[in-house]
Amino acid sequence: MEEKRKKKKEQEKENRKNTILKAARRLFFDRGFKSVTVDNIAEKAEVSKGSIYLCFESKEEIYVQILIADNIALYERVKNFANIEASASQLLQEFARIYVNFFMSDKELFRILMTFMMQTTQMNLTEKQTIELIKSTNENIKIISQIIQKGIDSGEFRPIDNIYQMQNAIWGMLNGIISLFLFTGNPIKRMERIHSTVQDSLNVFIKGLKV
Amino acid sequence: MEEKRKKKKEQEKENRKNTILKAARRLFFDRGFKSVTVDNIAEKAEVSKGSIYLCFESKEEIYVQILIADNIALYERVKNFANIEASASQLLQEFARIYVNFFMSDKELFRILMTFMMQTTQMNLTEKQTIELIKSTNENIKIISQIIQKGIDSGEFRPIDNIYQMQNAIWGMLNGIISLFLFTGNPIKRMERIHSTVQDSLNVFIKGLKV
DNA sequence: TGGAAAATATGACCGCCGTTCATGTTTTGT
DNA sequence: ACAAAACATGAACGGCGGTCATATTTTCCA
Repeated sequence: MEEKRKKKKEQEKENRKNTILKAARRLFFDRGFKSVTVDNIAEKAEVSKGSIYLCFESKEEIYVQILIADNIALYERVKNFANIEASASQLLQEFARIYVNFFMSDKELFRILMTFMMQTTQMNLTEKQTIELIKSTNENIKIISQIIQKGIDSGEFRPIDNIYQMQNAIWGMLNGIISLFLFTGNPIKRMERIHSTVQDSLNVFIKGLKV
Repeated sequence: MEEKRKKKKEQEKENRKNTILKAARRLFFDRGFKSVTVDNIAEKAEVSKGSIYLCFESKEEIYVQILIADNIALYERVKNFANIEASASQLLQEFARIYVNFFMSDKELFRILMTFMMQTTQMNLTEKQTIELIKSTNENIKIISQIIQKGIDSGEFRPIDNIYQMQNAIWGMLNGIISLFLFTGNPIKRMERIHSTVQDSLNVFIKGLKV
């Protein structure tokens, strides 16, 4: 009885949180992080400003929750990659394709992810929130080293001393290329160019990994 | 006579600007972009807040000017790289080493450069300021394709259809790796790990470029 | 050289926005 | 049914980027 009540309460709180997150997501992805105010979110979510601060500690935390949820959603799509029947090269290419599509699917998602990565210490985040964000990111990065390992095991790649370095290099290359095109590239041809640059440079890298 | 006066005036204005930039640079690099206020800069530079806005249009412009100056300073160090007597592989490695050292020399420099790159549209920048920042960045990136071209000409690298893609890939890889370590890496071992990851992954990439 | 006019410097003030908190409202437990 | 606890609300606060009326300096001509 008392237990049930508590459960229900928590459920309601969770719903409230999700309502706010959903409203915030929409606003952030339309207009970017900076130009959305907490009042905007409150209005859109049809709750009071104060209530938002009962669910979240800061505007930044709202965004971090969105990023973490997205990291997890991506992870769901790639977690079994290393077990798929295909060459490691193909898997890396496919991973890259999905990664780019995923983080470019919303106009501002990648921009803000990267900004948060660069500014974690400046944001009003608790240690816990930061760690959770890093952890959810790492889960995804790890898939890359699983694929590389698979390639080594099958003899497709030569043995490599430090798989982590290669994992970091590939992940860095993906993010770096996306960043560069977001910064300098023509918005119209952007997606196409990101994909072809990622694909071609990954091929060069893969060639370097082979025996 | 009248001409001389005007020159002197401009000179003084330039000095004033530099005084402000110097003070701002110090503060930004100590404490990051967000936590430095325009009042802080005014105090440190020993000018009034209003004067700052006579020289710069916004807080962001102050930082952009610093970034552009740094881009130019880096360019001075690498502009003749493609003419140096060395293999393209060695030149790429050396470029990467200098690039990493340069942008990691001040605690916050890279962080804020990347943030600006991601958020150019959100910043209170005029079109002109944005273009100037992109241009100064591109100057540096171009060096990479010059080195690659040299490698192709000398037969060290195989012929490549799209040099720009490779240039972007390498530059992306550098920035991506730095970003990743700034985000997730242990600050103590950071520099060492960035350098070794950059070096090793560049070697893999170079291997992929060779005949 | 004096003194008006133009140019420049100043910091009090404005408006915006993230965050808090006193107050009102609902839920809980008896 | 009612007190107490939990929760929701939006007015008010404080910090900061940016502005503008005022003060100060420079210019320039009589």
